[in-house]
Amino acid sequence: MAEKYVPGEIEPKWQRTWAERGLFRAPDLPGADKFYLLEMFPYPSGRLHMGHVRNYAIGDVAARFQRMRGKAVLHPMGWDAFGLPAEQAAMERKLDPKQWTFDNIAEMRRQLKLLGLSYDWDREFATCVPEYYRWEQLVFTRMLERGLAYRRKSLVNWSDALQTVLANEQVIDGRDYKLGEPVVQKELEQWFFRTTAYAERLLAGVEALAGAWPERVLLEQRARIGRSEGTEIRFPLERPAGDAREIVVFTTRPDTLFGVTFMSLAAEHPLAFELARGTGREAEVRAFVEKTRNDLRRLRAEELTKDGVFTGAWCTNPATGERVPIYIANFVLMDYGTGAVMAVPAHDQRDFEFARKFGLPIQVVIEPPGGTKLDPAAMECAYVEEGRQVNSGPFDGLPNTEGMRRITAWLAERGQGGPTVSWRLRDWCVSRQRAWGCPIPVVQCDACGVVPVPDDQLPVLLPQDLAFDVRGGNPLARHPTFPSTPCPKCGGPGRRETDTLDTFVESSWYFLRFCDPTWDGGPVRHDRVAAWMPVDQYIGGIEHAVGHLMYARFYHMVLKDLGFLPASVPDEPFARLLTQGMVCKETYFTLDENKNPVWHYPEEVIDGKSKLNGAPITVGRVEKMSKSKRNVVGLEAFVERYGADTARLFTLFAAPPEKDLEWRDEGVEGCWRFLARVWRIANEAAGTVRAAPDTVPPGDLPPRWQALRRLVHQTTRRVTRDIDGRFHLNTAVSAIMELTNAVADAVAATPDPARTTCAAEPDPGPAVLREAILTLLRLLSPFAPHLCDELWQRVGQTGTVLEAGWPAWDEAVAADQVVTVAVQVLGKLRGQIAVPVDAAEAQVVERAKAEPNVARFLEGKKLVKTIFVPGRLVNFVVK
RNA sequence: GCCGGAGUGGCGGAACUGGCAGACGCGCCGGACUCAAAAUCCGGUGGGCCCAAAGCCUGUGAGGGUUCGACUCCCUCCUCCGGCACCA
Repeated sequence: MAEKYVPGEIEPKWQRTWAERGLFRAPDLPGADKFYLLEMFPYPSGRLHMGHVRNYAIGDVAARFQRMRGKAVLHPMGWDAFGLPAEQAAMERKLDPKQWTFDNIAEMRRQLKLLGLSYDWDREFATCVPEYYRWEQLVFTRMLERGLAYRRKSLVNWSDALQTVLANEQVIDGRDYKLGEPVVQKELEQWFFRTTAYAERLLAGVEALAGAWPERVLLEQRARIGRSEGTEIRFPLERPAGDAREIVVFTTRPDTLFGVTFMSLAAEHPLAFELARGTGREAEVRAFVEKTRNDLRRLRAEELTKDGVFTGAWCTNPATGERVPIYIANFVLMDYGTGAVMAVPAHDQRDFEFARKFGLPIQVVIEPPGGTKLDPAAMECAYVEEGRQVNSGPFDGLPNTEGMRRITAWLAERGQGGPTVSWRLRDWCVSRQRAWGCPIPVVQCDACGVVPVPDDQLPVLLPQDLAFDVRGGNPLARHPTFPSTPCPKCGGPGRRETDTLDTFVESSWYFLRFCDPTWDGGPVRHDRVAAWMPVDQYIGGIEHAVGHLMYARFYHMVLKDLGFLPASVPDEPFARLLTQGMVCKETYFTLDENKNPVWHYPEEVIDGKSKLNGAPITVGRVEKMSKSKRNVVGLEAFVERYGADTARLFTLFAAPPEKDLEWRDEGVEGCWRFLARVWRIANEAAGTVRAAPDTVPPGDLPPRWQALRRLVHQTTRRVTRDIDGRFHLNTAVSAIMELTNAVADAVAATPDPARTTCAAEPDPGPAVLREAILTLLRLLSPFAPHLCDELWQRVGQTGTVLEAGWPAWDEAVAADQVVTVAVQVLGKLRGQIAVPVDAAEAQVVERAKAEPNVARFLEGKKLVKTIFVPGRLVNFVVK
């Protein structure tokens, strides 16, 4: 009896061996056969969860696979180490954020190493070290010079509880993502990156990535960029407001220009107060603007009814010359288009509602097809469909689609507007009022204004002695010495910027830094980056579909334009993207007196009752693993019990990578059993494999062995194709399981050579079995590398499976000789026949007709047509 | 509201480009081994008709269509999931 499969014994041993032999070290300068595989690097929270395991297991299969195929693979790991949790820990538990972060990194690294992932650990770095963030500061100053970074007052999501500005995605229902405290709109001086300047290029990139990135991500990015073709129209003001003599609007419906009955401006529109001046309506306008600005963002979209106020000012419709009253309206957004909208109540639902509320006229200019007349007084909603122009002067009678073009051209001719493109994309606000981040390298000087910190004074180091004990505010701003510094230009007193950069900036270029993480001649080393970029395969969570993936694409383009990257690097940093699904698990709960769920760990459920309070347990939904839902599976306990190979295999087998995965203990058991089975089979066959010749004898094999050999080659082909590019890892595992089943049968039927007395004639069996088992170990090794290396050694091979390389298949061996052809009559299956793969059509049809059950259905019928699909089926169409 | 995606056995999921639906795994049922259990091994397993077998019928969310043939293509509808959401 062979010894038991004990992963706890073999896994550490092989991890040590791999490390000693430096198997995962990437070359500095690879050739053309390079493969850069990257998983999104983690925030060092201190705990590795199953979502990480899944992400990295998927990546590791690809990395090992490519390596075995002879590619030079770069597979690095690092830490997205700046961010709020460190600061939170500092405040709540009086810890040093740096210490806290590095302790977490040490812990997570230790856990990661339990999994046997093929990282080049020599390239590891954390983004919170000055050797990294100093380059971000340098780049910032260059962006400032080019106008790609700028400062302006802006309305931001301000969390009083967190004392910082939040990104829109960090605000959920008007509350912050972290504590759930209210978020308010506040006007602050903020730093921005000019992403809008790259809108066109970012969109072009999205189109170019079709097929290489998940369609869903591209869709979301396209929506975020929001390119919209329309018309710009200038409405002259009756009386100038300050310097302004006109109001410019953007519209996608220029065809409705003759139906404009009022004008709507956003509350934040710069002319809002100016227009009201001297009209006697100042107070009313001011009150409305204040109220609207202070409304929560959430309320603006969902719960607000149309509201507004007349400014007292008028402009002129450039098409009709009619007077148009100017309103401030709560539904007009300042950061889209021009912040001013020409209102056509007859043909826009929002304008319609507004007009009804304020008793403004409704002028129909598009009539529905079929000659029905629209009566403004009787309309219940705006008519937004296509139709014919009416009341539109020279354009009457035209289809409105034609009207759009003609009116736009007409305006352009008269200098009153013209075609334009509007974008939804906004500039990226990169300011954070936090201390644990990359300091923004500028100094404010009363005399010189905003002055970038000169290169020779970089980096601006984060002070080591930040005081986090006082809740609220930015510790950097409160630091005794940090904020005060001489102006680099005039030497006079200056104030150092105390905002830090959004942590999305660090994650926007870390993949470049991995190409040479210790380079001190600039952010990246040109020749290394030229050799490794782009990332051939990027893998991470769908939650970064727009945020990180948009920022990184933008920043990469900026670095290229600023000359920090060689020109040969393509615009797009990530050639292929895989977004993996979440790891979920069943939940259990009871209800408390307020009918709120009380979540239970599985071990707190006994016979359907709660161990805590005896109440009956409800089996809840399958939800993303989270501590709060108590449906997490601890990594370390798991590895201790089943080993890393089972953890890896299960996360890869239970679902396709891009779909959500439901964690089931029975499924885990199944994977464990499979690996234990491979262990037994290989151990049992070890003697045979060691003794067998290393090539299969030429010539015909007995059918049983030929079948096994064919399956070996077919499986190699299947697994290769499943992994390569397609990432059908679950079906790759299925194929390996099938091969294992066949090998198990063969092993059972093969006597141990040690106990066999000299055979009468040479038996090809051992050689075929040897090929089968060695191939099986090679195919399985990216999924369960420890087990395979151990068995590789036990069956008499030297070195590691990784070094042995990926198996090739022989198409001739893989080719089926005999195929089963389905025989149908009128599309219904009536029989199956086995025929040689190259059998002629006539022959196959003959055999098919002769099949008794088929003949039964053909009898007495007239054969109308015979469909023949070689190697697949014959279908008789009868009457 | 708009834009996507997905609905296949008891469960997770397979099925190339329109060609034998349900691979592989889990679960379940039966058997072997065992004093017994665990582990392991062997067999069965969409539903129905039939004593049984052979065979037949039926079956991929619902309804229709195209086709010799549809999980796959087209139309209508239902459900679930995701994204955007006053974008002028």
